[in-house]
Amino acid sequence: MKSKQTPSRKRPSVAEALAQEIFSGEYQPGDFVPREIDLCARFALNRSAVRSDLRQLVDAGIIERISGHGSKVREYPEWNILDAQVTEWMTRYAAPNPGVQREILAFRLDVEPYVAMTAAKHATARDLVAIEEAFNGMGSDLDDPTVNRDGRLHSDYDIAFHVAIFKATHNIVWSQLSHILRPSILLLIETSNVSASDPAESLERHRLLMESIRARRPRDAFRASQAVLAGTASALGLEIPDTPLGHSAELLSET
Amino acid sequence: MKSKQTPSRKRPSVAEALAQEIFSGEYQPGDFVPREIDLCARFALNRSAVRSDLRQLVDAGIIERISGHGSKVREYPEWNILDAQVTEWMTRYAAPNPGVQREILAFRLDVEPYVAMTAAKHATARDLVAIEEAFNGMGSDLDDPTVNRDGRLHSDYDIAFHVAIFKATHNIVWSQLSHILRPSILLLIETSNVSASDPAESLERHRLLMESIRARRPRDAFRASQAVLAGTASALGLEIPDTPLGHSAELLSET
DNA sequence: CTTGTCGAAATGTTCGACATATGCCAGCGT
DNA sequence: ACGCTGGCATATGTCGAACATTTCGACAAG
Repeated sequence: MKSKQTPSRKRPSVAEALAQEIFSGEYQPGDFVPREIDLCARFALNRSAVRSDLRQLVDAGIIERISGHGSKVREYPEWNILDAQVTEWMTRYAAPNPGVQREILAFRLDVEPYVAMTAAKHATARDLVAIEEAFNGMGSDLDDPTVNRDGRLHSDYDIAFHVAIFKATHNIVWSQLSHILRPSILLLIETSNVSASDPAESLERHRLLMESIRARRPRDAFRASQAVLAGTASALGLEIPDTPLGHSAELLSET
Repeated sequence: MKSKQTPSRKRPSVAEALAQEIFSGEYQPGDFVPREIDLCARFALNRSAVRSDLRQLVDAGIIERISGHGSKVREYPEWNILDAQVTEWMTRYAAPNPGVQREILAFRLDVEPYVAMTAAKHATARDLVAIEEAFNGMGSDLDDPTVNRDGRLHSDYDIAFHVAIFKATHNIVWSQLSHILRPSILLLIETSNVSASDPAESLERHRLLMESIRARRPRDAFRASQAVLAGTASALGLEIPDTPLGHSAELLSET
């Protein structure tokens, strides 16, 4: 009885620990993670449990199992970055290579204005509630930039705001794609600390976006979303040059 | 020796069989699939192997395991339709409910013109080779609409054409999203048989799209892609009414 | 009618053993 | 000396049985 204090405790997650080590770069593409037996010893688990967790990493596209040889970390482009579990690990342990993060940001700059446009056409009252709650959470901690009164981080509300807009499209593809926003938004906040540099201005941009969706004005929502993205991107020092659709504002501005 | 002809045969995939039954509607959301023991008996496998395959369905978001109760089929919106394995099952066994297919099509109508636009800016020579090979495959079987000389289906070339354009964006998110095209394209072909109705016209639209990308004319590529989509959609009898960005052609036509 | 307890049923975990695939290298033949 | 072949070591894949934990329902006491 002395070995374990609470015997009915959740078992340690091998996938979680391995993911942290892989995402932090301890194991790089081409490397082999420890073999099953060693993982069993390290986490005091059985091979079945270890193999179950390794299966999760396989489904995420992170490792590749070679019978009789070992488990190899796959190349970054082969990771399923559309998998919700993978994006969650990216938010928690940062992306292993900055190139992936840049491409995700480029994707955001491409699509978010159009997502906002679609949301402005399809948003229901319930969607507006979710958007507004997230917005209020963003504005309620201007003094304390770290933790809100609810214990939620400012970045959580920021993410919730953008995710709510994706879900407001009422399209399953856009809704599930919203997972990919998390690592990108977190990176922007941690790197540039937008809210600390000029929180009021950023908040005002978000408010305009929210109001455009509420008023069902798709084109205004398009432009407002571009303004939000431009604000955060410029705070990062990015030029938005690599984003082919980023400057499609010229197409809209002529209407 | 009589029990198994080739002892090194691949074991039957429980995930594959269960996926077929679930996608065909034999098990619907809320239903419980057979318990592990029964699956072991049915496929002559061990619980470890069965549990490994069930884990795959869990990672795909298709089933939910309830300790001590059973494995329940989850609601359709909870399925990870961005997972490559899920989209493959959708192409093979058709989507369980038509709503999902419609929303995927709506997503395509939204983004494909912009993907073509981006591809026109970033495509390399190697990308053009892939696009052209797929195009040639599409045109080489106008007489026999079923199987090509290589044994590949017409739909395979059609899918390869659109996937190649997604990959030509050189963005990892767009590249991995290309998986979602497969069920949608296959549905369009099977339902309306576009190539049989007017193959030459459809092929000509694809050729224009390819040429626009080759010539690095993003706006032409945008319009050409819209034409391709409009052609296939109209052949289906769809009105493209539910696609908020579909008629953003008006934005481009004014430039 | 509510509540507490027991028990059946299914999933979760553990252990030990064997089967199979992969890579390396020594031994053999040419 | 070179190349092929065979076996050996290693690590993953599969198997079988047992025990632990969770869930739900039945039943009886309050």
